[in-house]
Amino acid sequence: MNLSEITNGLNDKQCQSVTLNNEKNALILAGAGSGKTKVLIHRIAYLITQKNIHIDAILAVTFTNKAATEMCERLSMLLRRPITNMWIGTFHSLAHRLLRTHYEQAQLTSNFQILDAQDQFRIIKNLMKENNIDESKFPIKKVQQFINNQKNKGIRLQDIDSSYNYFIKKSLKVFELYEVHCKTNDLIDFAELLIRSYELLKNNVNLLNYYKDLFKHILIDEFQDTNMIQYKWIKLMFSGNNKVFCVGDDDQSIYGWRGANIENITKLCTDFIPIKTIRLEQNYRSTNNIITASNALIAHNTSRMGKSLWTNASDGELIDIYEAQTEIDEANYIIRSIQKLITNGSLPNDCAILYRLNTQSRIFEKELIKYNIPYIIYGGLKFFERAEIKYALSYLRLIENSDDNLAFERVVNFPTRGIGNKTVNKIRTFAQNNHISLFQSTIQISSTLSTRTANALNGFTSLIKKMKNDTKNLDLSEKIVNLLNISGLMAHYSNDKTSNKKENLKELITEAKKYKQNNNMNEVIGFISLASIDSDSNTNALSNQNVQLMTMHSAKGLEFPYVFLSGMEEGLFSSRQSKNEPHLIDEERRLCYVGMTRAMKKLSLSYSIKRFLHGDFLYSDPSRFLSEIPDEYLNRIKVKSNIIIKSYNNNNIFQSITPKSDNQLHIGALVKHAKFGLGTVLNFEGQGNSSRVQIKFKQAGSIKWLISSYANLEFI
DNA sequence: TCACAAACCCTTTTT
DNA sequence: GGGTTTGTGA
Repeated sequence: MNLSEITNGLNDKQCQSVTLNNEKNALILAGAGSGKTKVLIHRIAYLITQKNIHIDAILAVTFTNKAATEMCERLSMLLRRPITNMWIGTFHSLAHRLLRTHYEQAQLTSNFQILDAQDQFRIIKNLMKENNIDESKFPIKKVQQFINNQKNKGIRLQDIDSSYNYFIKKSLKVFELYEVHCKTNDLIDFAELLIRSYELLKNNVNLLNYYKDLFKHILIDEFQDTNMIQYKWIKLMFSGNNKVFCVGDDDQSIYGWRGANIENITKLCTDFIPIKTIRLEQNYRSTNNIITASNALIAHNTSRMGKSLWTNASDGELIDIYEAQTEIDEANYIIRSIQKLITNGSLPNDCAILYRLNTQSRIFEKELIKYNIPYIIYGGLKFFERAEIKYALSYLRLIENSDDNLAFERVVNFPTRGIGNKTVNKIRTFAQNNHISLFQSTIQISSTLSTRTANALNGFTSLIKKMKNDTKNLDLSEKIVNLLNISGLMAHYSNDKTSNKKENLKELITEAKKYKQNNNMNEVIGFISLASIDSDSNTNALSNQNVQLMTMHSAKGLEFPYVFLSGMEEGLFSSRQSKNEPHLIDEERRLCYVGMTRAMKKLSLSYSIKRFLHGDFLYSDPSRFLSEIPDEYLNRIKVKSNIIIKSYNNNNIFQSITPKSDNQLHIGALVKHAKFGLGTVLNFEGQGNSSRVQIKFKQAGSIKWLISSYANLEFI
């Protein structure tokens, strides 16, 4: 393959990044929509085909598992050959791979389990209960966060100074209990994956040297969202003989709350000398209005690395700002706008509704159903986090390893089989006292209990044994089919016509069929681990026909022709908890920037004066971010109502919407508007209720797009 | 022990 | 508003 095939279609800066020589490390500051994924993929292809780097010598880190899969697919298209077993994935999944491969040196057994956030929460909760730590004084979430924060900084329990305040002291106590629990049960939480694999390498020089030598090139996407332990991990892997290639955008750092450390970008420039910084600033995604408005917004942040997007695209339409009376009104406005777009030939999946909180999706869902528009909601409860899936996987885990206590607790009485809390408590105590698993404890204890209870317990243990036996020689998906039937899970859910739990279980079978292990990992263990780490496999075959609903966080990296940013209110976006914290407000602003720059053709913002949220009515001011976007890019829309609404900013001119009037539309027509005065029609599009008119008003020379059916225009 | 109801709690974003 | 815990009767 020759060079031109790889550099073809790249702009100067992209090309420069892709073909950077081997002398230097690289930091690619890539703005939104500047083609950074393309650069990464072409860079890998360049290294392989032009520099004879073996694919195994490349370590590529992505932000999500989905991104890794996509990159693999695109790379294999570019190289015209299948890519298998490449070292590509999230930090977590790469760390996982290392730990599975070298589990002994990491002081683990071969079937260690990964705890997701839910499991971790339950364990902490139980430990606190057992040790009489009052959860009203020490909220479990806070304690959980404390533990994860430490690990994400690479700090171990023994490194923490215990002479702190009361909360920290108590948290340390829980931390200690938790660590012991995880160790004895062979459990690894998300943060532990990172810190443990870091220590694995750090403490095994031979191993470290092997990987340092193996990975000639380390490429990292979304570098602005790396946390401290991840940074240490990269630094450890860096030998000076290999090279790092980091792509990121400090303006899109939105995971600070999860330990992401935006300073890592600046640290990179001093720790990885010599390093070449290249800025990708040409945007290929959005209209000029969207870009300049977004630039204006993000300019309000201090301490940026400095970067300014530009585009060759035309101005495009103005950015709509809709002022809603209530959240229902807001949803209704957005859904009607989408319906108009669809009637005018757009596809539902061209439209995305973005929001700050997952809970906001409910109201949109309601309206979409009302208007019979297909939609898909991303996020919220992930597929593998659903209760029915967790039950099924717990049975699978018990078949694989009967001593899995978490799995045991989840399904011992589900579907209900007469083993209540009292009995389980006895099992727990006996297990603790004798240092055995809950499953073993059950077997030993049953004869000492009443016949009824003993029967129930024996029923359960023999059920698991039977499953184990029956499924011994079956492959993964057949195992799952089998356990769903024997356990009674399928039967339990088949009576439930109101939910799609049964469909979800069937979907699990499909997922299992699709699953191929990509290294020498045990199939069942691999699948279970995948279920913990790769939570976003809720992709739906029909998703390209659906309006897309998701949080702004999960929209990162995506693009849509029509984007609706909803709930632009102080206290919601920016969020209440970031108030008075300048660095948190900055992160909210970056989130807003991310949201805005998702839009290709048209961006619509909206806020509501009154909103029902968390069971209460909220009256909020419009988001501060709205006033940070210069008025010249905005088209303010508000419903004309009998209620007089105070304008929050005297400079704002509101476009009024009133019910439909006659129209005699043609280009050049002279019109009169109640607020803007006389103007000429420059252009119009759409028909009937959905048509929009572009008018040049004499007053102030402004040009505006108005919805003709609402604009109350007088034709002269 | 179970099933249902009432009371009670929280309330950001996710690998 | 909804998930979870607690209380009640069967």
